[in-house]
Amino acid sequence: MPELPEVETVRRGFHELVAGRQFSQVEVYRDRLVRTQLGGPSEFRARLLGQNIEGVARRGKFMWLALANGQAMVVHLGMSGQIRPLTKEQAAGPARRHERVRFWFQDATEELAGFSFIDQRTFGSLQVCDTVPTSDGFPAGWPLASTHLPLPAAKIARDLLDPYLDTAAVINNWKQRVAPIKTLLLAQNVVSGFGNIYADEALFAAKVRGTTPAGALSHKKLQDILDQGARIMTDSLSRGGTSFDALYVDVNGESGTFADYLQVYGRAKQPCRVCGQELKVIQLAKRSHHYCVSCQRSRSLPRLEGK
DNA sequence: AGCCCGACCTGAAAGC
DNA sequence: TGCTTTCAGGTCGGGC
Repeated sequence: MPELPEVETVRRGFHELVAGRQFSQVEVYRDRLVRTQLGGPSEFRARLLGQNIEGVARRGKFMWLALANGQAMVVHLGMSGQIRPLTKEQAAGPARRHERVRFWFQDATEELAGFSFIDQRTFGSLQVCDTVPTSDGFPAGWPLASTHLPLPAAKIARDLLDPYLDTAAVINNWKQRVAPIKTLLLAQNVVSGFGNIYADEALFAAKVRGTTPAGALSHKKLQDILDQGARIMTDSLSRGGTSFDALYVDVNGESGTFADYLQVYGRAKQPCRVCGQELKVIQLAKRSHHYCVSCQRSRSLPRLEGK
């Protein structure tokens, strides 16, 4: 499932594919994929035709194509979104299974004539929109220098691989929250990029059970969760991310190999690699939470002061 | 505002 | 065997 390392893997290939090119044609095969577009599919198409692409930026799990006119095409992979290049022959053929949107380049060659957005479960989305300045004045997304970000990404916090992430502010926010720490890791508005896999892995590495109220954890513990999360995501990125099946692949159709290194996610009933205890899975915030009963101790609720 | 929960969607896998 | 139910996931919008 595309979380930060998977999205960044895709972004790198996507950037190589589109930087410096121009859209000559766009076709939406499934309207649902542009459901967030003001004006619908026709507006989506109209705002892209003839536009030059400067590059691809990313914040958390959101990517966007920076267009030369200052607008941006936001791309979210959802659960099963993929970006795949098209040869001239493929670009002239009919839509493939699960192909939802197709894009053609002005300067088409035999080997590269455009690309497709493929998405089995259609949780992904595409949208062309205006951009707004970042609230902190720093670059909006990795790795472009522009300090303007697309409107839908404005509510998304910086991620753990973003050099401008204010980790002290993240911890201060968490210290004042009573929600389970895992719920806060999955929300994207304080720190972004975590999905169910890396949230569980970071919590295991920091020896924190996901049900623990964030405010009950020490400053040091919260810092450790961020440190472990950054380390794990960096590791995963170096291996092309986590693939369980053909739903997550990079722009070349290659799977990542980090699934082999997961400590808890998807390992319920198997032995903990640290202590040998049988790993457990519970429902938390309507998501599965995998953890080790003995390595990740249960913690008491915080004592609320006064009032 | 913080927090929780249902809806969205598809296909694989499990249940009957 | 074949039909039905369950499950997985990220984000959004609604309710309290």
